[in-house]
Order: sequence, then structure tokens, then C-alpha cells
Amino acid sequence: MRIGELARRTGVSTRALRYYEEQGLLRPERRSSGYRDYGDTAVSTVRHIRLLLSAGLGTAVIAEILPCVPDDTTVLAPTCPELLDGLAEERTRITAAIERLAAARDILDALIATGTAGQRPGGQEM
DNA sequence: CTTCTGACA
DNA sequence: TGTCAGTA
Repeated sequence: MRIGELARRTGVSTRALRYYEEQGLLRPERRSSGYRDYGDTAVSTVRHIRLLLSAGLGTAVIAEILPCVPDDTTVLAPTCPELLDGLAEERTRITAAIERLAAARDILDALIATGTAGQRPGGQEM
């Protein structure tokens, strides 16, 4: 199928589809016309990409994960052993990021609290 | 009518 | 990402 049909069948814009290819996530064949030619498995591959993307993974990481996923399966079925380690590392990074954000939020909470106090009688300015 | 590449008010 | 251009 050509890019237009894949776009309709996945709900993903042709722009994004070409972008995925640039990032090495999709490798469609090329027709003599120069048009991209996608196999039926591309539909599930795109779904996998969207899922991984929504999990917060970057295109570089996804590019490494995709070849470890059976083309048709609806759910991600880790076939490569090192894949799990990589995902665990991602999880660690995300956890660290959450902690940094929580710390930033605590600081903002403190700032907001003192600011609110300053707006009412008896409040202490910083 | 559809796709392609490159570019950006 | 959308979108416009100028083609094939």
C-alpha cells in the first residue's frame, strides 16, 4: 500500500509516517515511481511505534526495540533478552525525572505558600 | 488525484 | 507537524 492508505488505516499523518522513516523506524520499499510501498505489517508496526512513543521512549530507543517485536502481534512481546534491560533503564531514568520534578514542585509550593501568606495580614515575606 | 523532497510566517 | 511549492 502507498503512504496515503497507511495513513488512513493508522490515523497517523503522512508527515509523521515520513518522519518515522527518517528516524529509522519504518523502511518501506520503493516503487519504480519513487512512491513508498508499505507491507501489511506496517499497520501494526505503526501501532507499536505510537505505543512506545506514548510510553515516553525516544525514536532512537524505539528503533532498537522494533526489530525485537513480532510484526503482527497486537501486544508488545519482548523477544530479545537485552530489550528488558534497556526498558528497565528507561524506567530508571523516568523515575529520576519524576523525582526532579517533584522537588521542583515542592520549591514552587513553598514559594506560593509564602506569597499567599504575604497577601494576608500576619503573613511573613521571604 | 496522489506522492516526493525540501523548506519555513 | 502542518503546509506550500513544483514535479512526476
